[in-house]
Amino acid sequence: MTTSVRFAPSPTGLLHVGNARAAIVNWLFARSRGGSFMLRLDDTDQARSNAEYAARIEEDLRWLGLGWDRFARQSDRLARYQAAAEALRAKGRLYPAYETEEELARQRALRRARRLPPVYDRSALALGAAERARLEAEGRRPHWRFLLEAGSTAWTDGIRGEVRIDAATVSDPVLIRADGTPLYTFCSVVDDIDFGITDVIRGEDHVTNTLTQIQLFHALGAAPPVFAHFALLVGTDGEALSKREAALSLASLRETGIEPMAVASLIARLGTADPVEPRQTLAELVAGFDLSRFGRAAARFDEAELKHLSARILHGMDFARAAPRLREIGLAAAGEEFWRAVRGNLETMADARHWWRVVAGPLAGVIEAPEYLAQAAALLPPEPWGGDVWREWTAALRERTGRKGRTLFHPLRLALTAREHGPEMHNLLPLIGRERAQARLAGRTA
RNA sequence: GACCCCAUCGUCUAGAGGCCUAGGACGUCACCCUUUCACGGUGAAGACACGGGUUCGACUCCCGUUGGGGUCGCCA
Repeated sequence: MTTSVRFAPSPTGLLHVGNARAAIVNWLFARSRGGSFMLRLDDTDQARSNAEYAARIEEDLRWLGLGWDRFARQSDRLARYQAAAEALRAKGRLYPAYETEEELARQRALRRARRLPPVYDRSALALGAAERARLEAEGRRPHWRFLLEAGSTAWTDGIRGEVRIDAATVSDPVLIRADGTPLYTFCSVVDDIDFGITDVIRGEDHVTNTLTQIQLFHALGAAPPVFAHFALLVGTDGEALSKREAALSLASLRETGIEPMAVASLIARLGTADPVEPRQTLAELVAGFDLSRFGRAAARFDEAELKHLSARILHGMDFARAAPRLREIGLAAAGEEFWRAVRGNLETMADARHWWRVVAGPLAGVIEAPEYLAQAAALLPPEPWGGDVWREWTAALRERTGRKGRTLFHPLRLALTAREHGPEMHNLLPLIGRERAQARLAGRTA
């Protein structure tokens, strides 16, 4: 059977690095097996889902370069869930319960106080027809619970190995709300069956869901897919990453100039036995991708590491890849020579703007030693310039002024680029040109 | 609180009883390159959480302690 996976975010917020990890891991898994990748919007929570977030999710996935082969939206499939619920009722696996949310909360608190696991006591199961009729006459509408089979459910997890969970430690899950709408746990299984999902790869926060979902697959007459649960990411201080969701949204990382391949390079490797290395393409990440390389302990996500990786990706980016990006930031005229000269000094792509002003103007240099710069301007070789113009020029200057090292170079760099640090002047000067250089050495904007 | 999972350099990890004076990657530091800076290159420092067992022998197995993560929703 062809490998088929899905990424199923709920459009209730922006994608953050945690979600992105699920997306990338699933995508890489599919590609590494020649399978297909599906985007499914889990929007059954009508109150919290909205179209704006749905659009942003698609935008973020495209930014990462993760295209999808198939797309579905749970809100379009309500009839399917209803039919599946009917099938479960017919099998006696779905039963009505009438407790209010307050009542349930009170029961949980009580059991906790008694040091018992806060599991639903199934009292609704004991209700007779007359009892139910009375409750409904009171105006109560039932929610519907899935009757779990007793005993333990086991599966071979693609990352965690043998996992076994006892149904006694879990409540019968609510599948249908009192307002008649279905819940994620249920829709997800119906979708996975209908779309022929072969592998479900998600965070370890879903492991207990897996018990009920495996039982659901069986109850609906389908074979469960292979499950794999990766450990969650934590912050540098070891705290849950979810507390920093806003700051670590893909949208905000993108805004701060993080390269999408930096996100992918880090998140696909963090917590695995493979080294985190700057990669230029997702294809490089696909090669050698293997779920068994993932560890079971929570890994720390460090934004500083991400920034560093992002810079290194820029440093190694070839011009073909950089050209469209340069166009995006308004540097359509920037050519390969320019790119090769400056890429090693970029932290973010936006930094290229400054270096473009250095070579194309207008730029006001920083004047440190006016007399020296006047001498320098006078000694600037006549055009046409060869590739060694910087060497020739500074050699002549050294001879004339007796300056050397920092005192020789630093004022020139400041006057020509307005920066303390930067690319090799040897490469930059020919791009700046004689006229512009002369003006800047004289303190004029050019 | 109950249950599940985890615990090796600062960070991500390799290690499935002797191969380990514990390997790699990132970061850090030093040196080299650059007649400046950055980029790049080379090298160095740096860890088995703690306490008990088991064993001829434990980073590796068992128990406990401590610490961390997860779950316990009419969220996903």
